[in-house]
Amino acid sequence: MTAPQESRSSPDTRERLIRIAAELFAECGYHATSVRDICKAAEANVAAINYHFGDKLSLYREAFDFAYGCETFELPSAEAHDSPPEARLRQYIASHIDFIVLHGDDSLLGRLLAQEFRSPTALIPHIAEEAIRPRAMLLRGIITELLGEAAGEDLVRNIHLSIIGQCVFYHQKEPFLHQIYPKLKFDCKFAAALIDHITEFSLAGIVALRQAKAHAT
Amino acid sequence: MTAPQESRSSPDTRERLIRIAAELFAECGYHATSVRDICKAAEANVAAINYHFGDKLSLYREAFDFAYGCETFELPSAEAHDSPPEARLRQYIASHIDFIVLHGDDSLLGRLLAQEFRSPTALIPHIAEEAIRPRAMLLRGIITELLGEAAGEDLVRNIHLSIIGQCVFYHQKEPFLHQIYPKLKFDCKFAAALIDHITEFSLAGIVALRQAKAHAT
DNA sequence: TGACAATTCAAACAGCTGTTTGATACAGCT
DNA sequence: AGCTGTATCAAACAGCTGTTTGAATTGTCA
Repeated sequence: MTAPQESRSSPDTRERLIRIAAELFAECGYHATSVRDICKAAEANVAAINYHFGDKLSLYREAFDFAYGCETFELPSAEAHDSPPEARLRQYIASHIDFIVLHGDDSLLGRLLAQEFRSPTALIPHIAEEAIRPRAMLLRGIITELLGEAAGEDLVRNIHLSIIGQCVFYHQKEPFLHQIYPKLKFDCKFAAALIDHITEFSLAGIVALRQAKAHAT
Repeated sequence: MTAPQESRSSPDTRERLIRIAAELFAECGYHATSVRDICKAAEANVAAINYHFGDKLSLYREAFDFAYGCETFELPSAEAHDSPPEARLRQYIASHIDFIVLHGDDSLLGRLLAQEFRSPTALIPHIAEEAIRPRAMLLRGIITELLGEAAGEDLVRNIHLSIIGQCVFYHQKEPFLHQIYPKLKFDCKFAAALIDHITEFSLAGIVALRQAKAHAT
């Protein structure tokens, strides 16, 4: 009747619940996924979630950590650390767009993040700290390098958000994007073109703002 | 027992329901707002919504149209029609950002759109057609003008989405933005700086991509 | 084998959701 | 006055939500 110790519980049910919950949460979001849906899909009893995890939110946390552990939102690898900042910006944008486009199988975490982005849950601080901040700091570093002398807190932040804004916009493919551009197909070809576009567009913006600041001083 | 004719119903309750529903939907979203919440706030009976509107969704549609009728998401005015495209781009961006920042009293429609953006309802096609497409076409026109000879379907669309992406990102202030930049204050000063930034950043991107295309051919 | 703990299960819980019902009150009209 | 259609009301509806219960089952170890 007491709670099971972390690692010593049922070999099947607990893990099955986590995997399937992650999939359903990614598909429909936290609120729209009921514990009954999860349990039915996992062929488990309705009480299983409360027994193994305490409550629904704890299962959600566990499912998110599971997805995060599987994919790690591949940051641009260390081997590229000494390439020029332009190339690293491109890699950063590519990792973002690839992440969005590849949602056939693997981007479990990406879909979870997108759901969280739309309607945040109590898990937001946990997620932001673990999955978002490291990426934010990386991008800010690249921007700072590209700005050189012109780098200042406000300018770096504004550019950071301009680039992020362009990328995450495509997370919300469904609602408006497909209404305005119904023909858009999110395949690899489009992803490649999009990476090129956002990189060139943003680099031009950075160069222009760096020069504007240089002339101002 | 039959449905009341459109314009001949109770002078008070029906309109009160619409106004208060619009406010609550804008505050909490469609799904998170219950008919009981609305009726309690409007000091009406639970059955009032179904009596006056048929169902919850019809009330939502009515509330949206009410908000849309009040504000009309002020498109850059006609008097600016012959100003240079750079200035009109700036005005377009300004109308977007102002719209987001001014959410103390008046941006009822803005908050409704933001909610719809996060978790879309069955009303999405209605909203997209009525409130979004006209703006999209306006911005596309400006971009086409700025690109001149270089304008092509894909390029116009990519730039369109780059600009929109930068603007709507700030719609979702709450979730991640405040986690990464907790100190950000959305006041008029910030809005002015943001309008400058997005305009310059985007104009630089447009110029660069226009030249790139010109050199390619 | 017996005992004990971990797990599963059907059933029920309390609370919420949007909606319907049938009675009641209240106008305006003949 | 009586009639008629409109509007409001408390109550109940069926269905969903996350969670709890207590009994039944299983696996493990002495």
